Amino acid sequence: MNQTTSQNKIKVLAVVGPTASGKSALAVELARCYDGEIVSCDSMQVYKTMQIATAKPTEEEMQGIPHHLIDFLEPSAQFSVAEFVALAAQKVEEIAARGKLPILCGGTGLYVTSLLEGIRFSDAGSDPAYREALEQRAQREGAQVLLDELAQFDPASAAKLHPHNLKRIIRAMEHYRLTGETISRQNEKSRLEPSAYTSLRLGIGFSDRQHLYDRINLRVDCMLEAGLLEEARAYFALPQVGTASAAIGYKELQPYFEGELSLEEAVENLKKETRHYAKRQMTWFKRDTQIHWLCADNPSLPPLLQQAQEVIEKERFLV
RNA sequence: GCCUCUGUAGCUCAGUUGGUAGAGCAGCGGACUGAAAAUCCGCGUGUCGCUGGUUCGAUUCCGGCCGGAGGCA
Repeated sequence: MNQTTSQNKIKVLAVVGPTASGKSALAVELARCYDGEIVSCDSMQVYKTMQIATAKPTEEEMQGIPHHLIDFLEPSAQFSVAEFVALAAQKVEEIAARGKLPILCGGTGLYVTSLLEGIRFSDAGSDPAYREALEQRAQREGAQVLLDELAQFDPASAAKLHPHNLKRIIRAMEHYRLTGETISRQNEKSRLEPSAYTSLRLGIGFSDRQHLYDRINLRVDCMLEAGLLEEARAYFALPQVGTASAAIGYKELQPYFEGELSLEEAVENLKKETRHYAKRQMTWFKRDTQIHWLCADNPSLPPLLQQAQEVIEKERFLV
């Protein structure tokens, strides 16, 4: 048995990596091998109806393995890391209580990391009206004015924020207004308690990034064949209000629907945005020194699974 | 065949009244704690088509050649 410190911790396997790297398929295979259930860590697959654009696994792809935190929210609903972590932590506990192995799978780095590191979010929530007001002020007076104001009560945060990064400036101000405490202080507090999990993190990587980009381009073409245009039209028929509107897949197609771009141009943009996204994901995961990197240059599943199994054995993760 | 325009970064192009060049996009690197598929920051050496000439010095001026576009026959 391990040391007393890790004795009560839940073992969690995590499969991370950029979009289109093959996380879902690997996670399902691992779940079959080790009697696991999958908890998705994806900020967009949470939404119902957005099937093709988010590359949500199909029934067939799930192969009977239970998947959690997929396909349960209306596209108009707001969502956030804090809500994700609360829900996911509960799922992980339930799965472990059932005697199964919880397997996290997803490309939303912030979600995965926050969950695994046990980040404690405050219960203050958000204040949309105040955000809106600050946004309008920024438009009139400039973001620098807001940053200067933030510096008066939270100089630590203000020093770290670029004047163009309005979103973060607003969040820092919002947090102070809601709680009377600076967000820098909250960020310190959020890390005081150790994680409840012992995790083994598997990252899917490529020796040559072009391999990944090729897969992304190909996958977008497949999405179009699978009916992405129809799905996008249906999405735009609804009012767009929530977090879902940030999803890559619909907004890039909009200029085509409005006659501003040819389909070909819009699709090129969609591929490009997806590649950019993948790059940001890699930047995020690269920083996590706990990740064991697997190589997916060979696109077939067995070699990837084998690498994963080797890591699991070598680390004696499940013994 | 002749005339005109054109050839500069991976792509689209700017520019240098002669002192070896810079934008956008792509690409690359980075940040990230309640919108994260979001948001934000940083990075520009390239035989200035090739080859002769003029010049202290040519990507810039002149000649020839090669490629591209258009026009006249």
